[in-house]
Amino acid sequence: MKKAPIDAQELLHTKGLKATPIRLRLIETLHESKTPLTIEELQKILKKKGGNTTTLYRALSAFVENHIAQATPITKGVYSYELIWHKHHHHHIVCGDCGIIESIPFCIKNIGVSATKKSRLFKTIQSHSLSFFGTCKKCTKKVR
Amino acid sequence: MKKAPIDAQELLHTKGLKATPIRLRLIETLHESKTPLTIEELQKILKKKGGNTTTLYRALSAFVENHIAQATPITKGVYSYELIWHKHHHHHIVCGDCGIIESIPFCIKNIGVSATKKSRLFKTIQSHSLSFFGTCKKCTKKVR
DNA sequence: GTCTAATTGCAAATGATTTGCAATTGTGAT
DNA sequence: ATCACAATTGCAAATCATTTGCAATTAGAC
Repeated sequence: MKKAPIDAQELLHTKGLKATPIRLRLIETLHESKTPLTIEELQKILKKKGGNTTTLYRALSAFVENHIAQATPITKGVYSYELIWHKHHHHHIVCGDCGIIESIPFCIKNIGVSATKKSRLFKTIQSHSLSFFGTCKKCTKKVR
Repeated sequence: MKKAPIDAQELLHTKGLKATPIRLRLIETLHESKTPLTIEELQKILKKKGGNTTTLYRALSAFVENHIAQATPITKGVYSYELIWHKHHHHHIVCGDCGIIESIPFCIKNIGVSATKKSRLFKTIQSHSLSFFGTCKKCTKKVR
């Protein structure tokens, strides 16, 4: 089941970016994905349609700079990308086996605020990132 | 103020690793540090004493494999290392300006458990990682 | 349609991390 | 204390993801 369509073109124009086919495709891919995607996964999806690695990297960093998408560090060398512009702040569960990433819809900002009160070095917090690591249902079923 | 000394030698032997000077120094450095350290910081500290980059990497991955230390992804391309074997589970606050990392001593495992109940893809969680990003007191004082 | 700056795609550069291998060292056995 | 051997080290070279330079292409404003 697809999500509601986005006007990716307008989104890009709002940010002063040109609406090129690659960027439109990328935004649609991220929007339609049920889970945040890693660069590797995006490569796989976009390569089929003639995507170029350099362009993917450049598009993603343009998105991050312009607050269209956000990159979350997941594990050593792996970051997940997802659209940010319409989202409710949330966190992730990552499967240690297949690497699939699911978003979880609550936020723990209040915990951060109380953490700073006890901190020796910090007084304010701007943001936070939380990931849980487990095994997804599909991988749980696999025979080892 | 230093923490209580560790028997780093015994720790290594327990794990079947040889107690070489570099590894002993590394464990002591990590143990005495008030904050988790990045590879870059460890390099700086160990270089003074003739540390080799390759060896540092190899020692750290031996530590991680043998559950002596853990690596936490902080931001794109940056991981913090800290001893795990004696620690109470905890989380981090990272300064976006100077990168210093402080540990915060509470845990949110219970939140993870309730998160899985609502998850579409996951049933169990093995671990989690949480970082807050802010500005440390020292950097707050700096004039921009 | 024309013009211009932004964007693309390739090849080459970079930079962190890893690997091969010969030399060295820690450790358990003697 | 010495020996023998596997583990570890350090260097140089290899690898891998990511970034950059630059000429060619393209989106968007006129």
